[in-house]
Amino acid sequence: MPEAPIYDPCVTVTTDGMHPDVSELRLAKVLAALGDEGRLTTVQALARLGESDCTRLQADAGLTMSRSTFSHHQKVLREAGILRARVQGSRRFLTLRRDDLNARFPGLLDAILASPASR
Amino acid sequence: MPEAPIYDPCVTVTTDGMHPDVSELRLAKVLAALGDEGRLTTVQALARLGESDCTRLQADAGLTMSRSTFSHHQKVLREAGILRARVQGSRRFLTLRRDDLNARFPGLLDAILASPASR
DNA sequence: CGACGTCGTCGATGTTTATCGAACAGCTCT
DNA sequence: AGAGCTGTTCGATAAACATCGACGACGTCG
Repeated sequence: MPEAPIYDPCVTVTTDGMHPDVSELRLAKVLAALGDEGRLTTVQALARLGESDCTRLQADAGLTMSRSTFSHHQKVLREAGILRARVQGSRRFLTLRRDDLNARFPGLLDAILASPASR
Repeated sequence: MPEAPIYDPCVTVTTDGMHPDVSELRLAKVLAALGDEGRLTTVQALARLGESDCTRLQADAGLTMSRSTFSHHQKVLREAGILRARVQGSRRFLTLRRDDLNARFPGLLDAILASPASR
């Protein structure tokens, strides 16, 4: 019995080992990632802020969960291809992948951001 | 200690006890409902068919799951406010709630339906 | 009436997810 | 060096979810 593979399938094909390529974005996965109240408000807050590190984003989105939980959600959004992380020093700066999402799913992001704030 | 309430909160406020009112549609819930490969293709198939009973819809969407599972998914979509069920005789006819979704989340449905068939 | 077709519900099972705290690693600043 | 901040990962737990087969309700067709 061979050892279980180490690499995450989501990552194998991908260029940088973290963010899926535009061509790899799957609609169901994007929608599932956004289908959570916390992650949705996170994305809406990020759209306002433009770019932000995790701590500020979490505060700005008004999320009271623990940091580890937020880290988990951030990962889900990243793996779905919704946001991009750029590490600088000890901080991780997040941005919405607006262009990529628009290229692959035209109008989707606008519709979601324009929607009444999560309510 | 009082007994737990019997009624599903999703249903209590609602007019007909099955379909949420337009004003009750929650974006996160809609997205979560669509964030499943099977349900997404179901909705896309339903958009093509216009109206369909469950059996035909399931076949047309190419879903091989059991009927009880499909029934479950259909319920999720219904409770999220994405489709409407009209019972006639022994059959249940399903339609997309296009107008309601457009009214509440303009552009969302179009973006989703226009997207490359689930891939 | 009786067979069949269409569906929802129930109970069980296995998987995925959300959540937390603890521990850890890397930067920054003094 | 040492304290503090930023953020991830791990292990545990509980809740939610997808899935199935069996059953029952109801309509329809012969």
